[in-house]
Amino acid sequence: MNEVQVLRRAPSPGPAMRARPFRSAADRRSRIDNLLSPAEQEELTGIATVLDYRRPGIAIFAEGEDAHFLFAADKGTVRISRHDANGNRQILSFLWHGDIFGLSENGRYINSADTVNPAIIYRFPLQRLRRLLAGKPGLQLHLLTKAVHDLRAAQRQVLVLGQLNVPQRLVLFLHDLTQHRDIYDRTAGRLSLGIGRLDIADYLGTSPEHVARAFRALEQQRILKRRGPRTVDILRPEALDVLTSR
Amino acid sequence: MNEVQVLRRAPSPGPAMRARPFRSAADRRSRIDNLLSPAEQEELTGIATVLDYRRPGIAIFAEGEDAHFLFAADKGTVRISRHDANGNRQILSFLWHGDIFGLSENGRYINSADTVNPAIIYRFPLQRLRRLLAGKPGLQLHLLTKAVHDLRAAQRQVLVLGQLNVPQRLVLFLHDLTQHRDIYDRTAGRLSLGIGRLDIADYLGTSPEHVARAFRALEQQRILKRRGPRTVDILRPEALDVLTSR
DNA sequence: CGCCGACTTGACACCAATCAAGATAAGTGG
DNA sequence: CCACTTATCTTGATTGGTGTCAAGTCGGCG
Repeated sequence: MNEVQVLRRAPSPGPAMRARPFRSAADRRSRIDNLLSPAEQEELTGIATVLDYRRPGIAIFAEGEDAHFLFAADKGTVRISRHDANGNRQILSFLWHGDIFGLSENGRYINSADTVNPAIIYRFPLQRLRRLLAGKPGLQLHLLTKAVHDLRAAQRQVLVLGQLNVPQRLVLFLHDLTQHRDIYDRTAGRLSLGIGRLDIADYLGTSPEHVARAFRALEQQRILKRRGPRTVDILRPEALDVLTSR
Repeated sequence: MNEVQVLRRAPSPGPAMRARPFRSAADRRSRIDNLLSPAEQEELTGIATVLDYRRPGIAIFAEGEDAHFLFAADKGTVRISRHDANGNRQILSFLWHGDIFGLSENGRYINSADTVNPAIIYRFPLQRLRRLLAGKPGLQLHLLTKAVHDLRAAQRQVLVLGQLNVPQRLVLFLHDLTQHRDIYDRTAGRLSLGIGRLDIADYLGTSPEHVARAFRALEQQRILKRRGPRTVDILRPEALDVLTSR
């Protein structure tokens, strides 16, 4: 019934939180643990609430809503999306463990966020966050860095959608996924997408049918083998690197 | 011969500069004069160099170069672009009077910038800018605001490229252009593009031929009339608003 | 006035969107 | 745990939109 459950409210951080404070895989994304010192993380967890989203497709916040919180993904996958006038959905990014989200402009969320699969999310009240930030100008610079990083990523997606055809877009998407240790077992070559065809389609600016076709094409080229709709074995990882542009 | 000419170097700002310090049209873009108080602008012009780019297609900086400057467009049009592995160009944005650019990450420019037509550009040394910023934490927040704004714009472009067909993209592009008083005479309905078909194509993620077709389609719908390749009369401005999404 | 580059238009081939149907996987309740 | 139900995924067929090549026209600049 209750689709979101508050696991912990932590003015005095519990031991489980301190035990696993956003440790992340080494990759190029801007993670909260890259941006903050251990002491700063401690301070942040002190004002955090832990939310447990049990089911996929649950809204975390919607574009245009008053922004009162900043979020960080811990477990599961979150999608950031925007809708056009016709109601068509464009997924702007997927977020995993350690990624922070909830960007606002003029006090309102710019985009929508909801769960792709069951997820655990940390929530930070913006007001208390601002009080923390005021004292430390360094933290503000970190947020600027994060915004610049996201900007760069968004511009990369513009390049992808403007220049590449669907199979090429899928190759780049799979390449990005293999950078996440959580979902890609490099030695076995097994990639656990955890994302449905419709979500992939809305991210790549195409249809689920065409995503399926693109998967088949890559399978015929012996680049991967589909084990299930959400599980593939990457047979030739180097084939995913060829297009790796900026 | 000399394609770029330094007009003024202004440790002591000349009268011409104080006379016209980034006065801008009222629109939704993030302009330097919106971000700064008059006193702050005065301070900035003190460290600025004014550059005169006489011809179109001149590089201001290129992606990957060491970033030593921040820029602001004064006259003319600047394009921000990125190239993929095959050398295909995607234009990310066009900039006009008052727009600031030169975003860097890890000390290097993320994108390339060059002139679309003859332009006058203000250049600010980052090092001295940083010294100015250090004293005023408010200015840093302004830059964050600017980055967030650009991020939002880039994400909008993702939506456009992912969801709309070419005629729809052109409609949205023309709508954006009509927001600039410099190039759009609202009473006469005359729009002076100042941008070639190839640049429009690389911005909309299509070919010059298809841009021409889209213009013809809009003309057949009596939405506009082509007076020349770079000049159109908007006959039904409200028709450009219909698609105005976020 | 003449040249050259930019723009426009048409024709064609290809890629992608959509509709429809069948196969597979996942979730649900007995 | 199994059977049923439902959603998701895959594949094929068809249609429409877009990229590309080629040729002709227009406009700007010397």
